[in-house]
Amino acid sequence: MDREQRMRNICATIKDIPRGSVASYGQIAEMAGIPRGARQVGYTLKHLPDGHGLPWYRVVQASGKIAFARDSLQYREQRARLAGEGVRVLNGRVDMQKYRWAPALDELLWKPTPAWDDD
DNA sequence: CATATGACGACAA
DNA sequence: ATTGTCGCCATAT
Repeated sequence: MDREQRMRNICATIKDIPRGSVASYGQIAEMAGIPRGARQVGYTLKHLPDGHGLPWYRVVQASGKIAFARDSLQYREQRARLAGEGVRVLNGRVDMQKYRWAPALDELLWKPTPAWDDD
């Protein structure tokens, strides 16, 4: 898998994070088919061209902590954007138990597929 | 080829 | 809860 492919997968995955939820760098990496690629996700996000339109602010550390320094502009913007869609950020972190993106669960709740009912 | 760098993560004190 | 260490891995120098 080359650089281009990785970047596309990462972006595609981030683009799918639903409003009101967040995902960790490692989670995105894994979902994008890049185990242990958390740092690659961070690298990709950092070097995205302006106007990419990706919901970058829905990506936080596995602990729920926002990756930017508390005094940075980026931190403030991320917090504001998350708050804007109902994601509570307390002391620089979101409650992962509550907001972590669980794709499989989303499907079950919003678009039940009989695929897993039996076999 | 050798080192340094990170929007990371898991774990031990 | 915090902090430090170490592992990880694509890029940059």
